[in-house]
Amino acid sequence: MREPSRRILELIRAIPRGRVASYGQIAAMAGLANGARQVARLLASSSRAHRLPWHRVINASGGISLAPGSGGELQRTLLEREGVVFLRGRVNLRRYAWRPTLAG
DNA sequence: ATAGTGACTATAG
DNA sequence: GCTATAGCCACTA
Repeated sequence: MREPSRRILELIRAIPRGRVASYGQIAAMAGLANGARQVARLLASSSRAHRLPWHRVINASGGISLAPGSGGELQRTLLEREGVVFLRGRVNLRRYAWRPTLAG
């Protein structure tokens, strides 16, 4: 596994409960300027193996990109279980986006 | 090497 | 705010 991938996994592991981060945000924090798809790819290939809070990673619009039949419904359920509220299929990023520099 | 694909995203209309 | 388009990058055939 390459270095950027490890950074990505660490970052995802660092997302607090009840918070979300976008694919692009994780990529940028890991040092990848245009690595959103890479983040998604990594999750698709190794979310199961790494005991990761994969459900806290959503798209830049605040919605779930994962297909409903492939775990998308589970993702929403897991987030709602943490207190994240969905409105018209999206979450309010202003409210739930993970800001590492600020407190939890 | 080339082309197709996807858990993305920024931009334009 | 929604749809269409064009970049993007790793992976696969």
